[in-house]
This record gives sequence, structure tokens and C-alpha cells, in this order.
Amino acid sequence: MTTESKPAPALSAPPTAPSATHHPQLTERQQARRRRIIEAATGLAGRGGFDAVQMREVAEASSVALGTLYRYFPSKVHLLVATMHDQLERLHETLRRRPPTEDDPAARVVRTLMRAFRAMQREPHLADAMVRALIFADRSVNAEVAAVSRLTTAIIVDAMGLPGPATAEQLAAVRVIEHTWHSALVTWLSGRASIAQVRADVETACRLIARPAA
Amino acid sequence: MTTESKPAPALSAPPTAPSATHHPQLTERQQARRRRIIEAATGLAGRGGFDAVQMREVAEASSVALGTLYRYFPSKVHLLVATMHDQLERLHETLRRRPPTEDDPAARVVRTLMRAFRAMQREPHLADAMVRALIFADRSVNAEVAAVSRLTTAIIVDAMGLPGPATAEQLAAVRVIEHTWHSALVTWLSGRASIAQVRADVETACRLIARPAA
DNA sequence: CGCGAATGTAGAACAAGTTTCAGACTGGGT
DNA sequence: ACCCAGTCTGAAACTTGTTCTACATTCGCG
Repeated sequence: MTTESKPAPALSAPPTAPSATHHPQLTERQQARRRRIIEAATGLAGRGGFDAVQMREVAEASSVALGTLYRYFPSKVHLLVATMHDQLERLHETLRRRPPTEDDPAARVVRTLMRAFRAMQREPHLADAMVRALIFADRSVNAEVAAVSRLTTAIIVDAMGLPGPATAEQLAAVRVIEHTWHSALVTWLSGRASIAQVRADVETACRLIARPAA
Repeated sequence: MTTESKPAPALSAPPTAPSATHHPQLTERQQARRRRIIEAATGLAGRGGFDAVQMREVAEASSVALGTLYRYFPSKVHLLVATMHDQLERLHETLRRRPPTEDDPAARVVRTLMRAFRAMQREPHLADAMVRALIFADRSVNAEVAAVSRLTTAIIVDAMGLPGPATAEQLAAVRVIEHTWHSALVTWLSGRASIAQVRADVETACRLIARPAA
């Protein structure tokens, strides 16, 4: 069939590819289905968080049979990670349009992450569903999680606004910032850390940008 | 900082208190039961990870009725977080006996965390179960998660081996180190990061100890 | 001792994620 | 137009976490 790209698994299930917004190997109707499913998941997650995203409800809300839902997204976690990918792409787009204006790279990264954080505060349930899925994901979701991770890294590196490519030092700092970001988010979502605390943690981690290794 | 809204139930269920190894308000038999349950969970987790810890099996392996298991640990996540607490206490004890000998506080913290990491490498499935439960825990597990967090912080601060109490700066660094530690562990457990990468991330985060804010 | 509340037991019942299956539908190739 | 492989549907079945129920045991204590 026309879906011959490269890794060509024997089966031809619609691969929940960790790629861009546009999933080229899907037909129009399939793209539309996929979109409807993610929108349904987003909606349900928005009211009620992780637990409120029930596969049967997602299927019904997106007018798709349960079996079909599972063909598109092999598990609830896959679905929510794809939802996060979708949201991150929107965010990335927004940020690209209005990049942070601070002078210092570290300050720009802090600002950018706090903008993302504010978006999450607007939809805490949605954030809960997505973040919990992301960190709970096991190996079977690796490809999709890696895609989200790449996107996140890209957002941070973009925010740094470096003239050239990032150095190894800088990439190491970005990794720690990303770790801190995810983990701090989790503590905030669970109500164990305040908004101010999240900001403080992000700022602490971002110090690593300005201060390379000895 | 806590949203403790639990209106002190009239019942006197054995509180899975986030306290020390010894749960004083339990009778002998109850302490023994609790211990048996945690040991069963540890065993099952050791072979098979999070998914292998099935509540029915835990109940059977610890010779306790399912209902009783749920009385001691209100959910699987509670049980696994308690298991992690138990393991951390052992680790803390071991570390207390043989503290790290490096000169630099940052180096001591790195060494300590890598020792903990090595323990996890010996039992990757167990580590998987405990860490996934810890990060997936929702608000209902806050007290227990907070206890684990306190223990972790204590381990790191101990490793720093400061003469006096830690400064605010240092505590901020410890927070980021802890975030990095948890998140890096998750990526390792999912096979998305190598052992070397975890070490590198921890080392990067530990730079914050030596380099206070401007 | 002997009661009553708290605790424990066995097992059914329930909820939600996941799998399976038989049949209807679609779409491209001959 | 026909056919086949691949999809989609609807519904049931299966799994495992969680709750509930009815009864038995234990424990503190008057």
C-alpha cells in the first residue's frame, strides 16, 4: 500500500507516529477521526483530569467505536501523551509568534516556562491528565514520550535564543531544567508545592544556564 | 502547604502513617501483618515491577484478606509508596553507617545518589514499581509522598555533611537535585536514558550546590 | 468472665482499561 | 462491476483495582 515509509511493520495499523501535527499516512477521514479523538480527550481531561478521561466516553464523544479508538491509540496513556504533544505544538507556535524579550537567556527560559505554567493553571485538570500520563508512561510509549521530550527541549532551546547551536554544557543544563520542570509540575498538580515554589525551582535550575561548569 | 481536608473519620482504621519504621499505634499482630504485606509487595515488585504487584496476589502472599489489605493500605499506590519509604529507610541507615568520604559536598551528594542508583540497578523492577507509584500518586497519597520526600531530602542534606543548618540557597539546590533525581530515574526506568546519562544529569544538578546565586 | 466495638475473612460485586469477535463498510485494483 | 484486504462498528468478554456484605475473631475493659 501507499504507506511504505521504512520500518514497515507487518501490520498496517495507523501508527500513532510521534511526528508532527500532520500525520501524512492517514486518509482525510482518518485524520479527522484522530483529531476528533484528541479533541474529545482534551475536553474530558479539561473537566476532571486523568480519571475523567474514560476510554468509553472518549469513544462515544468522538463518534468512534471503542475498538477503533484503540487502533488509533493503543492505550489511554498513548492517547494522553498524544494530547500533550498536540498542546505543546500549539504552545510552541504561540511562543514562536511572541518570543520572550528578556536580555538574559536564563531569564528568557524562566519567562517561557512560566508562560507554559500559566497555561496549565488555566486548565489544571487537563495539565494533570497530560503530565501524569507522560511520567507514568512505560516503555511501550517510549517513541511518543521521546517526541514530547524533543518538543519540550526545542521550546527551551528556542527560548534561550542562542546565536549558534547549543553547547554540550548548555544541553546538560536544559536537561536538568526539563527534569525540574516536569517534577515540579507534578508536585504542584498534587498540591504539594505552590505556584511560587514551582517558579523558584525553575529559577534555581535555570541558574545552570548562566553558570557553566568550572 | 497541605490540603488536608480529611475530616477525621470516626473510625479508627490503622493509619498508614507517614512516620517511622515503627508504627506505634498498631498491635504486635498488626505490625506483623503490615510488615508481611510490605514484604509481599516488595517481592512481587522485584519480579515484574508495577504491574506485577496485584492486590489479590499481595493479599494472598501475605496471608491477609483483600479487605484487610485495603484497610492497611487504601490503594495500590499507597502500598507502593509505603514500600518505597521502607526501602529508603534501609538506605538511609546504610548510608549513615558508611557515609561518603569525598571532600566536596557536591561530590558527596553525587556519590550518595549514585549509591542509591546502584541499589536500584540491582532491583530495577522494584525500583520501577516504587518510583512509578511515587510520581503517579495523587492528592490522596500526599501525606505519604511528603514523608518519602522528607526522607529523600534528609538523605541528600546528610550527604552534604554541612557543619550548620543548610542555607536557603542550599535547600533550593537540594530541591532541584531531588527533582532531577526523580525525573532522571523515570527516564532511566523507561529505557530512555542510559546509566551514564543519569549520572551526568545528577552531576549537572549538583553543580548548584557549589555555585550559589549571583 | 463476658460484652461490644473494632478488626479480620471470604467472596461477590462493581468499575474502567483492554481485548476479542463477527459482521458491515470502504476503496483501490483488475 | 467485482473482489479483497484493510477498516470500522457494536457488543461482549476479560482483567485488575476497589468496594461491599455477611459472618467470624480479637481485644480492651467493666
